[in-house]
Amino acid sequence: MDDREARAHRILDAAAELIGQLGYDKTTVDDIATAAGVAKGTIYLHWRSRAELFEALLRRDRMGMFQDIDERIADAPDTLATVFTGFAHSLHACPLSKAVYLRDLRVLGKFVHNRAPEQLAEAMPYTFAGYLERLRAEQLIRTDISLAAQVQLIAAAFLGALHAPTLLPAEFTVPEPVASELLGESIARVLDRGTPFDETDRAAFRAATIAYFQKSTALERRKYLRAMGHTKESE
Amino acid sequence: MDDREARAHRILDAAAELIGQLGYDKTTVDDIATAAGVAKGTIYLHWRSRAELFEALLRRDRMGMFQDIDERIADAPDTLATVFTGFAHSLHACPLSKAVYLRDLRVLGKFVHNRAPEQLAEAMPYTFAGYLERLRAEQLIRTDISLAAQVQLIAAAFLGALHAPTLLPAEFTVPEPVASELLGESIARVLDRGTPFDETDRAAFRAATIAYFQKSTALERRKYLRAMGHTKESE
DNA sequence: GTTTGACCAGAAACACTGATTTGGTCATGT
DNA sequence: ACATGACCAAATCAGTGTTTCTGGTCAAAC
Repeated sequence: MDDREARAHRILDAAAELIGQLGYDKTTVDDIATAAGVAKGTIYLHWRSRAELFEALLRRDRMGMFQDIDERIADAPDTLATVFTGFAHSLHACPLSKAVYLRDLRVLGKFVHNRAPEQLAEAMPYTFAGYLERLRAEQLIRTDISLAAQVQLIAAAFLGALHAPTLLPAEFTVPEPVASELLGESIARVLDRGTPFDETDRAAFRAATIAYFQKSTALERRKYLRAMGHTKESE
Repeated sequence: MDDREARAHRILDAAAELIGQLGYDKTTVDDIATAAGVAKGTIYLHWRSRAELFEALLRRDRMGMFQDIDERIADAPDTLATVFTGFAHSLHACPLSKAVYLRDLRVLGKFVHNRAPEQLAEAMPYTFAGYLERLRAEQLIRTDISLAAQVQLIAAAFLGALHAPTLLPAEFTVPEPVASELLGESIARVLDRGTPFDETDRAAFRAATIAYFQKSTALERRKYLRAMGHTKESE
């Protein structure tokens, strides 16, 4: 990572901090420049506009989430609960990706007019559906309900888990990391085919899971690089 | 039901229709009066203010939801899936209660400044927790996770299921009534203790379930009557 | 060659005014 | 006794003008 790239990350770190606190609408380019210790003109050496900076930030956050998942499950992605618990932990650790998933307008603000949230997370249900399809084909999860139903159940489980802390009384709100473990284990139960994995199953599951996450991480990395890489002279 | 009470219901029916379409903020007392076929002053014979009318509407909707659940499960509340599927169907059929649960400001609008949504659904997690506690005490559901965790999981499952249709691509959105059946069956899986119910279990489960829902319906009925019953001269 | 921050056009926010709408009241009509 | 809708105070809205702020640019400084 050279100095220019390091500086870009410092700028994005500053932007993440400010936007995390104030939201996109209330965060100015000058605020970000000041917090990053650069002049405002420097920001425009990296991105063409404020909206492009924010998009790069969201892409970085999301790529980071998938890299985090890759690391969490690298050793032992051999049960549904392990994988989905890891996924929940990683999403929890990436608040901007969480805000995109929840369409949280306090964070996203007017940016949704530049880039719709579903465009930022556009591949999520499709590549994920492919992963479930493979698990179904290999009889690793139940197949007595439709693929669409399974995608909805899992997406809804994440939505509900992310919304719950703001809508439930504190005494019924389980803190992290327990909440992610609960979510992971619940999804495992919902997908369970009814018989435990044997060694062959575990190997097949591991292969499918690693393939899915590596593919997703690569996809997100390409989008991130696209958001970071262009310069004004390439116009 | 005498004529005065029947007129009150016609007014609330009109209010439900308008607020369902336009939300609380965009619905005037005159709109409601016109739709109900009465003069504006007539509205104030029943409720002291526009906000009180709306509260009565929400209470009626919620009491109706619990009555609907009572009817759905009256015959055979003998499995977790049956009960939670019925609950999901009933909630789906009561859009105002759904809006309260989701804190949907498109519907609730400025009314949240009169009465916070958690005050309208205040007993939900508490009486529901009591129900789960009884099921746990009688070993009808798993007890290897905490009561708080179970309340959160179920509340989150409903939240996610209600949010999912607006955030997922249509091809991954399962329509009603299948979505409620999926939700009910998923909650059953998440609570499952691992061994099927025998006849004694079914009887115990039925007793606990009927007790919970009858208690809840009675509680909601009292709140509804309180919202409907007072007049100006009782001040 | 790269960074900077003064600069500017346009956007946003604000204050004010007059017009319109609405919640709630109550004298009148039935 | 009950229902009504004209009425009024208050709230809301629309429009205008002014002030302030900000995104983006680029000549000057380093």
